[in-house]
Formats: sequence, C-alpha cells, structure tokens
Amino acid sequence: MAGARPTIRAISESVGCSVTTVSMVLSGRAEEFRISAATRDRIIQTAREMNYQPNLHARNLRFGTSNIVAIMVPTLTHRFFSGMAEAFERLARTNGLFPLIIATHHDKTEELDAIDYFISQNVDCVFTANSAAMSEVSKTCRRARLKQIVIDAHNGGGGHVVTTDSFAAAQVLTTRLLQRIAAAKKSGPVYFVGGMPDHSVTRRRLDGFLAALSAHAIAFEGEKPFVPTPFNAGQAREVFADMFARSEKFAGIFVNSLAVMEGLLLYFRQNRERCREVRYAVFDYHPFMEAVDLDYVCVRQNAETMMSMAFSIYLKGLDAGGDQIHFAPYELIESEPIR
Amino acid sequence: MAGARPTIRAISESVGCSVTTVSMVLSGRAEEFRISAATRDRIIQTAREMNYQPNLHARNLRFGTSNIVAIMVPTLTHRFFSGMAEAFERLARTNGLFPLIIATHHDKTEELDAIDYFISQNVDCVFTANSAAMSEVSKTCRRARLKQIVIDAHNGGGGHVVTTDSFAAAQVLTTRLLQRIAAAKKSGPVYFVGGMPDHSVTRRRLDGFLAALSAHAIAFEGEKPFVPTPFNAGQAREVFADMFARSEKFAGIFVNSLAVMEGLLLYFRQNRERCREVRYAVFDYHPFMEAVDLDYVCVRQNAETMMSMAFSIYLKGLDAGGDQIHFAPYELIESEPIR
DNA sequence: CTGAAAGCGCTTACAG
DNA sequence: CTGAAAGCGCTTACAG
Repeated sequence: MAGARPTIRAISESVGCSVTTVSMVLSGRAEEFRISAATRDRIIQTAREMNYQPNLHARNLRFGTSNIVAIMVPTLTHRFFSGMAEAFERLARTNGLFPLIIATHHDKTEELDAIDYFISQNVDCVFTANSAAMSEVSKTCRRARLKQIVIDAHNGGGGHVVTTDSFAAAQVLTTRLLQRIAAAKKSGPVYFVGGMPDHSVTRRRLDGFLAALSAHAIAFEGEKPFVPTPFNAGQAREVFADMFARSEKFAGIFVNSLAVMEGLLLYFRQNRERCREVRYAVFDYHPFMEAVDLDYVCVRQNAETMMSMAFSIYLKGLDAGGDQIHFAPYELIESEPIR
Repeated sequence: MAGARPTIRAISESVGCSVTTVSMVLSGRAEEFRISAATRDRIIQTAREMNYQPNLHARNLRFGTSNIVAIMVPTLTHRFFSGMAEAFERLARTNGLFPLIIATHHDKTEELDAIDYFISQNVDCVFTANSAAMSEVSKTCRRARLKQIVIDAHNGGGGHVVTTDSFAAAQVLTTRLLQRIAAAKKSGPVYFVGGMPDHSVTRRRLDGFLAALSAHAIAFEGEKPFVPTPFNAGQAREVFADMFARSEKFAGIFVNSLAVMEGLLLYFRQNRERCREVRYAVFDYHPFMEAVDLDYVCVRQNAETMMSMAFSIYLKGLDAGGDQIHFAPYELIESEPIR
C-alpha cells in the first residue's frame, strides 16, 4: 500500500542511472544538463510505465514554496461565491497554481483555522471573500507573511482589495427602485432588509441606500428602515412574514443578498398578490430570478471579472503599485415592470 | 520572506532544548515521553509567541500520508454540487481531514489532471461525482492505489458507489408527471430534454422515463422522445425555443438537470403562457424554483445525505463490506397544480 | 528526562 | 555527460 508509489529512486534503479539524472530529466532540463538522448528517453519511458507522479510534499519542502493559492468564501451554495470559486480555480490552474477552496460559513473560528491551515500548507496567497473576522484574518496573514487579497469586502486596515463599490452600487440601485415606484404611481416607505449591523459590507450598502433616499427627499417616518436579519433564508422568510403582516403599506424593499431573497421567495409562494404590490431592489443576482414574476431591479456583480482583477494583482506582485482599493464593474438587471 | 516561518528548530534554539523535545511536546506527547512540565510549558509558550504552525509538507513527507480527502465535481455553480462540496468539506474537517475541492467542468482532461494532482498530493481518498471520464478515472485511481468513492453516478467497473437510483427515481417522477397531466385533462406526447447520449446517468434516467411511459401504455408517435442537449443553459434555451415553435402540442417535458431547467426559464420569461400549458418533471431541485409559476414535480436529491453515506463508507474503511452500490434517499417536490 | 541521528522524496550546487 | 552529497522540516526509534 504505502510503498506502492514509485519515486525517482525507483526509476533510477530501474533505468540504471542516478536519481540526479532522473530528476533533471523529469523536470524538463535534460538538454540544459546535456543528458544523452538515450538516457533521457529511457527515463521518460520508465516514468510513464511506472505511472510516476512527483511527490509534491517533498518538492514543496525542498523549495519552501507550495504553488498553492487559496480562496476563502463564506459558502459555496450561493451562486455569487460559487462563481467566484470556479473562476478562481480556473485562473489558478491556467497559471500552473493549485487552487484551494474553503467555505467558512461566516464563522470566525473556521476562518482563523483555515488561515492557520494555509500557513501550514505554505500557501502563497489567500483571497478572502467577505470574511466575518476581517481584521483578525488580515492580522494573522500579515504576521505569517501570507499574502492576502480581499475580495468583495472593504478592508479597513489597508492591503489589496477588489470589490464592488457597495455604497455607489446601493445608491444607484435604490435610485432605480425609487424611480420604478414612482413610475408605477405607488408611494410609501422603503425598507432595507438583510445583513447584520456589524457587517461592514451591509453597512456600506445601507449608507448608499440612505443616501439615495435623502437625495429624493424621502424622510423615513417612524422607525428605522433597516430590518436586520442573518443571511439565512428561513430566518429571512419570518422577517418578511412579519413585515407583510403589518398594516403599513410600504412601496419597496431593498433585499440585501440572495439568501434574503430566497427567504422572500419562500414567503412569495404563499402570498403572491401581496408580494407583487411591492417593488424590489436586490443586491445580488441569480439567473432563476429572471423567471420570477416580481417587479425588481438587481445588481449583478461579476464574480469572474472581480476574480480576474484580483488574480492579475497577484500575478503582477502585491508590492507593485502599493495597496489599493480596486472597484469591480457590475450591471443592473431589471424585470419588466408589473402592471 | 522565506525564512520568516518559525520551525521547531527555531523554537528549540529559543528555548534551549533539542528539536526532539519540541516535536514531542507539540504533538501532545509530552507526558508519554516524560518531559518536565517546565520544559513543556516553555516550549508551548514560545511556539505560541512565534506563531508556530507546523510545515505540513514536511510532516506529510515523513508520514507518507497526507490526511487529505478530495472531491471532484463537474461544477460548483449548481446547487446540488455546491451543496455536496460543502457537506464534504464539513465532514472532512470535523474528522480532522483536509478537504480538497476541484471542479472539472465535464472535461476529461481536467478530470485526469485532477487525479494526477491528487496522487501527487498523496490524497487518501477521492470522491468523484458524476465524472465524464468515469472509467479512465477509476482505472487511474486503482493503479495509484488512490481510494475512490463514486457519488451520484453508477460505475460499471465495481468500486464503491453512492447514488440516487436514477432509473427508479426517473420512473417515479415520470409517473407523477403523467398523473398530473391526466388530472389536468391534458394529453399529448412527453419529451425528455437534456443530457447527452453517452452520459451514463442520463441513460439510466431516460430508461426509467421510458419504462414509466410504457407502463402507462403511452406509445410515442413518430420521433424519439429524447432531445439531447449539453448541460448548458444557453444551448438548452435554444432547444426549448425550437420545441415550442413547432406546431405539435406536447403535454409534458422531463427536464434533465437544473442547467437545462435554467434554459427553460430563460425561454419562459418571454413566453409565459405557452410554457404554462405544459407540465414538467425536473430531475433536480433549486429553492428558487418554488417561486416560479409553472406546473412541475421535481426530484430533490439530498446532497448532504449522499455525502454522509459516502463519508461513513470511507471512515469504516473501503475494504469493510466489499464493493456495493448504495442508494441515497430523495424526495419529490411538487408545485401547486396550475388551473 | 533529553539529545543525536536517520530518513521521508525531491532538487541543486559541486565534482568529476 | 553523470553521480554523491547536502538539506528542506518533521518524527521516531535508539541511546544515554
């Protein structure tokens, strides 16, 4: 079992040369070291027959580097992050790097464990998407000299960041929502649902939302427009059920994330008409949404573009150009207006 | 940069003991080797201060094993596979194993490259979901003595398999579809859309579909009911556009996979009424579907259950019990009937 | 109670 | 043109 894997030593014994020669040939440096064609071919042939695969643990130990890049996302079950993970994977592999994908479920302990693991694996660079323990994660990376690029989040403490301009996008999105409400000759309060107050991205989106409201001179009556809820469909559903059960006739809802949208749709199934009276702005996108009969405008962040921006920063070297926030493009997707 | 990572040697020098002692303490075997409490505490303290993380490449090289388990899925952007990947990840980590997640995009070369990579990484076991190069993948794993568990696919050549009983589930699903068509007092042909003829899982689903048809004495008029298309939303959309453009009034469609369903929904946006005349059976599930106003019944495979079945086979040891096909449970989700 | 030594598989100066 | 030796960081018999 254990001794099954062929090594360069096994090849050298089979061919009748030294491990040095085998190593030179297999790393494609045969002519550099002027190995005879005959020896070279015998080695290559034997390696193929034995189904030789180099032991990366040995190689990495030797080099002190791993060629591994890692991405840490909160979850893979949401399209935006899975699209990001896939784009990451493809970019890594086309650049000869090995991609490590980890989902940490918005959990600080899991995130810090993942970083420790990356350090142990000698990971060269970690791309952290929207992390719960942002500042500890960054600190740990810095201490271990693990390169880090932050994606889809703002990082207070410097470092490289590629993200949607949450404030601006939320402002644009909200403005469109207000226009659609006006076009439908509706009126009433507009709520922002989803995310927790300590989540920095939610904070920025909320600020953009509020800025759009005040630009349109919409004073919010009574309570605050922010209805917090974790990024969890079941809990979001309950929040919507409560909201719609109230007598108040609101005109619009800013739905912060797909997880929250999923909660809305769970409620929508049983209360289609009530839900269709309201206009929605969704900060996120899923292709299936286009088949849902609601009146919405949504922000489609482009995970692929974001990822390739981040990757090109990595490939250029993190020191080139210094720390910066790079804003990724996004588009607005709008449903046909209802009624 | 490179010399930044502390090693056990660095700790031993700082503490003033040998690397042996450090190694013993850090692997939690201090009392086994009767290290003095004072030495032990100094070592632990120093390791913490230096932010020591063991070099896994060195450790794995030493042990000849990696503690890595891998999963190979066709894509992460579909809910079923991302759910599977997440479940895998959680199970691996709670069992002290490191999860490697790879998406190979239904591409044979990518799959075989991934397997080679797993071998190089000394991966202990690979879970392969629904692979395009099934038999070559299995053969490569066997040659390299890489344990393999097949998920969500049947494997002709033996080995461990955890899957939905595609034939039976497709038969049950199709039967429900026919019942719903009858209940709506509709009639007409029923098509099976999606997947390619050389895809073994599609084959089995198609057989189950045909069995249900013939059990209901439905003779298919004219052409074959199988409309192949790759698992790609754009291409599936064109196929549906063609089908609906024909004059023939079919009563039902078996939608083989979510990717194909996404294609249907793209068409549905522009042709709601036409699509609503037809009943659907979908071999797959997404929560967003429940918000779509179509008449459907769908199979919800349970990625978590499937994964934990597969993982418990792994934990028990692949030799225990011998090769078997394990069928995972699934459920039927039905929309409200239309009209 | 603690240390010196060997070895996991690989690569790379350094000799010849 | 090819080989012997050292060393990456770790663990584990084996001595003492």
